[in-house]
Formats: sequence, C-alpha cells, structure tokens
Amino acid sequence: MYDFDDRRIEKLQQLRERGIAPYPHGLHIDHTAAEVLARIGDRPQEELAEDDTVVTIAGRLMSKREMGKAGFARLQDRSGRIQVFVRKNDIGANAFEVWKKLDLGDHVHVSGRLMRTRTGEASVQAHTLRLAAKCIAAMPDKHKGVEDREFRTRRRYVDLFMNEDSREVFRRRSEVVRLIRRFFEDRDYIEVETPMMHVIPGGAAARPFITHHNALDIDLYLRVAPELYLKRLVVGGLERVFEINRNFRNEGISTRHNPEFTMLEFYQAYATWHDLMDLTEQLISQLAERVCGSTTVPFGAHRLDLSAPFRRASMAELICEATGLSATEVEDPAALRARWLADHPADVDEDLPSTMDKWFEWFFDAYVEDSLVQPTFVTGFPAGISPLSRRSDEDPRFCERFELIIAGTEIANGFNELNDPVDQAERFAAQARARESGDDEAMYFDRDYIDALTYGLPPTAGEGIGIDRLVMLLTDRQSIRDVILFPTLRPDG
RNA sequence: GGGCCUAUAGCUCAAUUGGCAGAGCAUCGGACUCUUAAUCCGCAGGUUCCAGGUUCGAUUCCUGGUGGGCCCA
Repeated sequence: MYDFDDRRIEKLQQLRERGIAPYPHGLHIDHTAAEVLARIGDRPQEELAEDDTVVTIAGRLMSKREMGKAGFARLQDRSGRIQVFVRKNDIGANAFEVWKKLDLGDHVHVSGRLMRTRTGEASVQAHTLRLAAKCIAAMPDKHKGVEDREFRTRRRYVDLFMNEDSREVFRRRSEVVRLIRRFFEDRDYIEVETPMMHVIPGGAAARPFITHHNALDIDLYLRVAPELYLKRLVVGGLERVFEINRNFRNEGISTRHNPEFTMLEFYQAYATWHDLMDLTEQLISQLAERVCGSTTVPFGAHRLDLSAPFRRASMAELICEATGLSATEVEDPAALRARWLADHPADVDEDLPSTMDKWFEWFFDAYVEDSLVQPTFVTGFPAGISPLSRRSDEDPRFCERFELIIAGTEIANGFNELNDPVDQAERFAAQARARESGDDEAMYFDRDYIDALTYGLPPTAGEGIGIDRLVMLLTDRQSIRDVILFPTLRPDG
C-alpha cells in the first residue's frame, strides 16, 4: 500500500508510548514569526527582559542546535523564520524530552517571551513547547536545499518550504491576479465564468482534449478558449466582461506551453482594438510597478522596459525589417516562397503555404517573433489567419487585430470582434473546409454562436492575455513550469 | 517528432585508463545551559534509473528502454 520508513514509524510509536501525540489538534497561535520580529524591533535585551509579553507561534523546524540542557531552533511559518531559545529550566523536563526528540521538518508550537541573544539575534525564549505535527520524511539538505528540477516540480510542497524564491514566485502570481481583478472591476467590468466543457470547441486554433459525459452519452471538449461564450454575454447586454480561468490545449509541452494554462479574456462593447492596446499598456506597466516595484524588470539576459507606450508595428513592416524584403515583395506569395526556399532549401518538397496570409504566419514565426524583446504590438494580421476578427475597412485583406510580443513570446492577442453574422458564417465555413482537408487545428462551424450574432453583437473589442507567461516576465522565470504550481508531468514510474 | 545533456545514499555531490562505491548535510547513539552551515566522539546508510551486451572484472564502454533538462521543428 505504502512503504513507510520503518524507523520513522517506530519513532511515532515511541512518542505515543510517552504520551506525546504526534498529530494533536486544537493548537492556536497569536503571532507570526514576522510579527514577533516586529514587536522586538531594535529594542535591547535589557528592555526586553522587563517586557512580560508572551507570544505563541508555530512553524516548521528548519534547524536545531542542541547544547546539553539548552538549544536553539529555527521555526519557519508563512511570514518567515524566527529563532527559539530552549532551556530545560524554562520548559520543564517533560517538554525537554519532546525537544530532544524533534526532527527537522517537524511542526512545533511554542509560547514564550521576547528576548535577544548575546550575539543580538531577536528570539523567543520558550516556556512551553509542543510537537504540532510530526514529519516522518527525510528532509533535503538544510544548506543546499533541493536543486533537482524534477523533484521540485513533482513535490512542489517541498520546493515551497525549502525555497524562499519559489514561494516568492507564487506570491507574485497571486498578486498579479488580484491586481488584474481590481483593474477590471475599477473599469466597470464584471467577472464571469463560462463553460469549461464545450460541445463544440472554439475560440482558438488548437487541438482540444476530449472527454465523455455518461448520462448524456456525448463527447465533450475541454475548452481551448472562452471567447465565443464571452461574446454571447456581450450580445446579452453585459457589455464589459472578463474571465480568468483555465484553457486546455492538446499540444506539446515546452518551456512556454503547459496543456492547461490560465488565460485572462476580456470584452468591452463600444471599445476599439486601439483602446485595448492603450488599456493593455496601462495594465502591464501598473502590474510591473506594483509587483516588481519598477517598470523596468530583469528577464534572463535582458532588461524589459514595460513602461507605456509600447512600440506598434505591422507584420508586413516587421517582416520587411527582418528580411530586407520590399513592401511589394512581402505581399507577393511567389516572392515569399522564393525567399523561404533560398533560406530553407531542405523545404523544397514540403507542403508550403500558397497564400500571403499563411506566409505571413510562417515568416513572422521564423524571422520576427524571437527578435522582439521589448514590448511590441504587432498589427496588420491577415484576415485568413484571424477567423474571429473584424476586417479592416481600409484594406479588407487585413484585420483590426494585434498581438503583444514581449521577450520573443506572445503575451496578448486582441482585436475588434467580427460581429457580422454573415461574414462570420463564411469564415467558419472556410475553417471547416480547412479542417476537412486535414488541418486539425482549424475551427468547427458553430451554429449556436452564429445564432447569437444574428441578435446583434454591438461593436466590441476583446483580448486574451496569458497569465502564466505574464507571470514569467514579472518573476524572471524562463520556464512556464516554474510559475505553475503543479504543471503537467509524465506519471512517475 | 529530431538533436544534445542527464540519472550514484533521504538531500547536495565525488569516484583517475574499466580495478574493493566515497564525502558533507540529514538520520541513529553519546557529550555539552547563548548557538549562527554550532562543536566533539561513535554507528549506520547503496537494485550506481531499468533490461540486455562486451569484459577476468562495468558507476565507467556498447545497444535498447524509462524519467527529467535544454535546443530545434
């Protein structure tokens, strides 16, 4: 069933025989470690000796030094660490037996007075000490901690109590999400929750996970995006909605991809994609300021300047810039193909794009995306690769759409929503044809969504922001697995 | 999917050309009533990821597999 360490189990038994409960309940505390340190402040020992304040704290035993009938412990709680000074005379013979049996990793409950040691360290002088919960696992090296990436990811709880910087990542992540909620609530948005299980997966070009509902006897798809439901809500008059929730995409795993990831999506009626770019700049620069304390943040070898405004440039411009192609060549599929084959001779027999739309995607991914380190709004997306986006009135080959690239990675994607039901039906039909000819990332024809559009979606702009990737930027982590508490891993043999 | 790297004690890491598998921390026993990676004495701890192969002999070399990391698509 489970292979416990025999010696540790025996230890539990010995404790019980001495009348010491290894897993008691009903213990309370009145201070955190940080609160005790604040109470002590810089007061000298002489002053503390006259203060008869008693504090009760608890934490995980991270180090223990024994000196005969006295000793020092370092307890860690959610606020930090604090030293506890233990003397047999102070806590009594019985509690001192408990003290001697304590192992690193045990949860310990202590009451005592404030003190400062001879070397000046603020401490708690214990007068009562109890075992709060026994640790029967072997702790990692107390100095070196756990380095092994796999161990840290699989046993995230160990990573968290051993590594302060790991705790910091997830504190920041929580703060990011909290600030985002406040940001949108302040702008009169409401937070909503839409289905995670879809009858027809839609809203993004991605392969879905399939599951089955027994009572209805139908297959359901885990959502790849909430987009189509959020726009139904705008049709319903909610006008400003946002959702922060999980999306699921059945794709490879990499330092930038986890099969389930967290997305912010928001939609605002009577806003334009330009409004959303302004809003996004504000949001990201505010987050950097409040979470990192500065709009300039370190990221790997780079320093990212997240202060508004961000650069804005069209795909065509950026491709020309990166490849040296002219403004006419970049719109010519034959010229694009020739250039591609010149750079990628091995692709001569490959199934290469035939349209400018697809070529833009290929060229952008190959020549441009990685080089965009500082925040850049990329505009001028071809309509063919943007099936939910409104066409530009000036040039209907393109859409009113942008992507925000930072550190070579897509962080956000927004556009004026296509609200013409006839155009949307045609785009769905084109996607469905692509799907039939083998593109399993192409979208399905969603009749129910067209129904919604026939009632009239007001002019609306919407956007999605990848929370995990944003947190990577704000915590200087190079792998998405470092900002997701429990990322997807192969089961451990 | 392809390439490279990697797996040794609970943790962090060694092991010479292929020659008895080791250290620090943790654990276990002992000493010590102000320590700061406390100190001192002693004990114990191994399917060297798995399965094969080469060899008198494999942690080391070869083949395959599994987990993980990085890069590419």
